[in-house]
Amino acid sequence: MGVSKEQAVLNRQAILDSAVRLFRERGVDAVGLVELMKDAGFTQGGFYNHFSSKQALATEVVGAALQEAGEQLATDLEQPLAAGEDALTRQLAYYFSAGHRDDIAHGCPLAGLSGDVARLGGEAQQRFAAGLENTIAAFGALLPPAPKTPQLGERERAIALYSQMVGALVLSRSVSEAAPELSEEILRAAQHDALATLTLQAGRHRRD
Amino acid sequence: MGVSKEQAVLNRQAILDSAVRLFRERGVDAVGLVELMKDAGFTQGGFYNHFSSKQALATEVVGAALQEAGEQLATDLEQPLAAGEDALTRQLAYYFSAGHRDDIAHGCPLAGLSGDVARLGGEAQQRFAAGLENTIAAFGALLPPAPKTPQLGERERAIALYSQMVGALVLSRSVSEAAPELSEEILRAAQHDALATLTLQAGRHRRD
DNA sequence: TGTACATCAGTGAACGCGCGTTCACTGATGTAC
DNA sequence: TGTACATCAGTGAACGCGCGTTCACTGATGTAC
Repeated sequence: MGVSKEQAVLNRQAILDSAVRLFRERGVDAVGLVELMKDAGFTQGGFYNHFSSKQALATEVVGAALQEAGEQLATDLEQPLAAGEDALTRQLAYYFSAGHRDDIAHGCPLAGLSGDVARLGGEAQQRFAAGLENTIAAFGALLPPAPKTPQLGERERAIALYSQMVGALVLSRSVSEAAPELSEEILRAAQHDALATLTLQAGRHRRD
Repeated sequence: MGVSKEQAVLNRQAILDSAVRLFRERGVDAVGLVELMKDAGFTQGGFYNHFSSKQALATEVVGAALQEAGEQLATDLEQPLAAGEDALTRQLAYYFSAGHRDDIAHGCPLAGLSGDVARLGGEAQQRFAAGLENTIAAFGALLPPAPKTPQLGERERAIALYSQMVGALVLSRSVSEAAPELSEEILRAAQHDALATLTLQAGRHRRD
């Protein structure tokens, strides 16, 4: 069963990738190491050749998920815009889509991991906070000017907008099975309101 | 160990009360029945005299927590307002307070239970959705007119506002230990932005 | 009203189970000569 | 380059543990006569 050093590195990454997906989708507690290792293509015992404990893996998962999401956002922003489209509007359309709501495993890790992070240790919280800072900065740079609300800083507006996004996604997911219409309505209302607020803050006339 | 029928009803309620507090605070999975029953003042075996399973209890907990929160809100709204204070502003001040953030056990159950509800069964989700509907309606009734955003209905604005509140609370809690300053900043930014948006939608001049 | 018996909430030990973790073992990889 | 040996990722059984749940038992409550 010997394996080259390069392969071992790849195998470690495969375990981490599986964990990023499964932990985000179902929560750290709901995924056992047997299932995790099987998902990655191994048996359970090998886990400890790569990670010192499940908690240590969870901490790495938080960091990896947020870094991945940050890179994804950066890539998205490099995509050319259609005529009349702006980058922030496109981001909001994706974030508030039913597809994003239903694909927890690949969706916003701030929403997917927030529950576990509050219970994980300080290290995971620190990585989560660092990722949140990056996200706030990235969204702040996308915000249009807001001459009508000079009392709000760009960072403040970015935090408020992102809070609204995360809250709508979390609530929408909480009722997606039992109340699909309400679930959709939450996404549409938050998106509609966010766009209206941006327009209002900019002092432009609404375009809808 | 015989117990009167009235006492048995009280004991059942004591178990439910403990569960409402503990499940909201730490999550359903993180609280075992031994701990739960001990918290309520009993030993583990008696649990099944009152509930058919832990899952059935969790479903009841969701309903009880949301009903309790709805009653709390109604009581709050009956309190007399100070001069210049309005009911919505006071609700926001409480919701975005550090005290509310740190008291998960007695705080907003929509924020505290959202993670578990997504994984619990359809019954729990239905009760959660019903409580969310009530909350949306209650907040909608508190909203001031918004002549500047006629494209947004009252219900839509209430959903968007509540999403922002829940999101800010969830994110604030996620980093409260590792990044207390960021945690505070999230609450302040969301509150500040929410008040500014209400003012802007109303077409009034800002008063700060 | 008093007595005998059924009821059932509460006790606490026990059950099976899946969890995170450990361990002896395997065998290809990597290294020393 | 070839040979002998050390390394260590991967295997899969096993460990102790706490979980949700079951069970025989207790004894005050509630009921029938």
